[in-house]
Amino acid sequence: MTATAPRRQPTLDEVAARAGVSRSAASRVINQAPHVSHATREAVEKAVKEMGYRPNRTARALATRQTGIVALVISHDDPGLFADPFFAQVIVGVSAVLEETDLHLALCLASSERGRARLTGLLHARGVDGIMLMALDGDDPLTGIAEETGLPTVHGGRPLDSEPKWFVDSDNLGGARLATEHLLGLGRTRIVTITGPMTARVGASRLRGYQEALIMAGLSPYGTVEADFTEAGGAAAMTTLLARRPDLDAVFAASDKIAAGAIRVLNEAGRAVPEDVAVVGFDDLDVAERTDPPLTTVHQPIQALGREMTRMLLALIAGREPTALILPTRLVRRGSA
Amino acid sequence: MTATAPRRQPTLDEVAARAGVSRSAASRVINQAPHVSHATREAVEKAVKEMGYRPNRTARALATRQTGIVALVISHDDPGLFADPFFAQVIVGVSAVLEETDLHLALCLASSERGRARLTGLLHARGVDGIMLMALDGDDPLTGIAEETGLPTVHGGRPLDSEPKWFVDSDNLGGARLATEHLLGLGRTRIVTITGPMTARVGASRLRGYQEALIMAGLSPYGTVEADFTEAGGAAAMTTLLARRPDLDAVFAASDKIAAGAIRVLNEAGRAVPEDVAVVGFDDLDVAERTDPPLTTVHQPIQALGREMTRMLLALIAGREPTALILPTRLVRRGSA
DNA sequence: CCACCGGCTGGAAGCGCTTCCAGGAAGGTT
DNA sequence: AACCTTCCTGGAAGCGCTTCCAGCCGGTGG
Repeated sequence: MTATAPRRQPTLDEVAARAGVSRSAASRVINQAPHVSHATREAVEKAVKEMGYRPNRTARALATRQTGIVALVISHDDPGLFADPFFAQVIVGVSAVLEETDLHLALCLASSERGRARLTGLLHARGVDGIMLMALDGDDPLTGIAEETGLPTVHGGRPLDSEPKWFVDSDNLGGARLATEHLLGLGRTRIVTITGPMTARVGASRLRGYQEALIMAGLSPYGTVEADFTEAGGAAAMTTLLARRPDLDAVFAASDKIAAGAIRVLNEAGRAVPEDVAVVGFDDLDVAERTDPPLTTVHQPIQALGREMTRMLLALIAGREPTALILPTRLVRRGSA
Repeated sequence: MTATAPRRQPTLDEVAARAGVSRSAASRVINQAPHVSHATREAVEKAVKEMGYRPNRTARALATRQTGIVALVISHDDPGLFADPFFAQVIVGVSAVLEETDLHLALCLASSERGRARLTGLLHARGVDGIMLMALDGDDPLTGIAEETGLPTVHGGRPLDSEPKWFVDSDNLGGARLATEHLLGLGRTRIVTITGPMTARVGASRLRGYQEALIMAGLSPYGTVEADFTEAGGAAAMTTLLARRPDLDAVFAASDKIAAGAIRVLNEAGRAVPEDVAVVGFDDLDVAERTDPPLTTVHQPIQALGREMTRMLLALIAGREPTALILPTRLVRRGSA
């Protein structure tokens, strides 16, 4: 422990005094504002360096009405859901962009009512400059809360029933079509699907892509069962489908986890994957490489989603008018189809 | 769009005016401070409700010198590392505790030098009230940076060479011992280990636990190879060990991912798990349930780690003196040992 | 030589809140 | 009745920064 420890952070006044100029002059130097003579600049910069001055974030925020913080709000009922690697990827993308700026990230997981109220407080109390919202359920109250604040807001994914002005979404429909077309290209005709929850847009879109591809090919859906986006859900749904359509020859699973569950059930039922039944998943998470056989799936650019959301928010904050974005998905071929 | 939109948030002055009291009286009501008459309280509360008043966070922060934000700092070189489900679990734990308070979470992923500078700015500029630091590498510069700020700081895990005053850590040593003892209990005697990087305490502790258990049993380490905490690393290390000690009969892997890689290699080499070679992992992440056979592993209470770190930080901020914590680990038996 | 212009400057007024303090109004004690 | 508590009150001084503005300066063009 050196003796320098307990010293308070110097203030702008102190810096100005030391540099022998007024506080406003010092402020101008700090903020790279014009109308500063060379001599003044030098003096202030010297003082800043010597005193180890750092502008106090809070004071600046109060004066400028800008906090320098953006919120990433992840709304969900199940607190455990956040453990899904999907969000980690989003955050990596978000951070990568923020790292280039002076903004910081507030991460808000609002599940309980209590949490939601707390969040509302943060947003309304002008605690952040902008909001990135990932509202998973169709009718999430957070959508409205965010809107009320009047703060720049961008959505990751879209609500079920509305189209926000600013959003970034993956091309779920196109991806599902891609997957289904791939199965069709393999000569499969009895293609079933295990969908995600229909209460979320992502579930509905992926189902729709599947349906469209079949219709375009002159076929019709051979079996559809809804599941949640879990392995267990996928397994249960697969069991149902197998009972209902014993002769199915392909399945499009709306997520990798669902696919993993489905493959397990297929293996246990003695159906060879991909020979008897071809399987395609969606997301391209780590789990896709660990199924047996490895999963052919639709890759969704999750980090890019985070990055683009952040860029869009920055644009909004800067007063520009960005345009909503749909990110392309692509098929990744592995062993299961 | 209703016509009410562009209205500015009301200020405390306006509320006070409407309630017919002074600003200080209004402030007292808002903050539940004593010395407020019943009448005053009622009047202010009525005005607050009618005007939809929310105290401005920034202004309050400036006056109280408390931001209401705590930072979770995750230091790492590889930006992708954050995708590890470990951190998601920590965050879930942290959030769960914060949800009960009025604090918010700033998530700081500092990888690049640029990012580190930006973070230093946030911390020194009094942008947060406290720091939770997960410094993964032994000599992380962030440890020093955090210390300089003088802010309450708690560590998740411990640096390689120092013992911070306040930390929460898993009982890595005890867990490793547990795992090794389990293998010994199975009658295995030619037990090798695949360690994590020795630049991190967690790697060193788990190795030490393995060694201690063997020594206690009158045996000595049968083979030790270092790997990073990845599946590929585990696979490579297993290959090396198999070449060096063809007759090994058990492996203690310092993480589940390492174990997954090792099991894959063992399967490919025609060694039956657990008959020929028993395998125990560490962490108990999702992947442990998806290996073949499912992985016997040491459970580490990750969410609890997040929770306890947060509680500890809250205590520090409140001026109390908490005590460092080591969280127990326990063996989860599945198929691999 | 004078009016004028442009770049710098410091003073002062905020940003919206907390908190210290002196003072006033009741209520209780000898 | 005089005094002392006790409780509540509003005024005022901050918290540390930005930004508007009036004023000063030397220099240019007429």
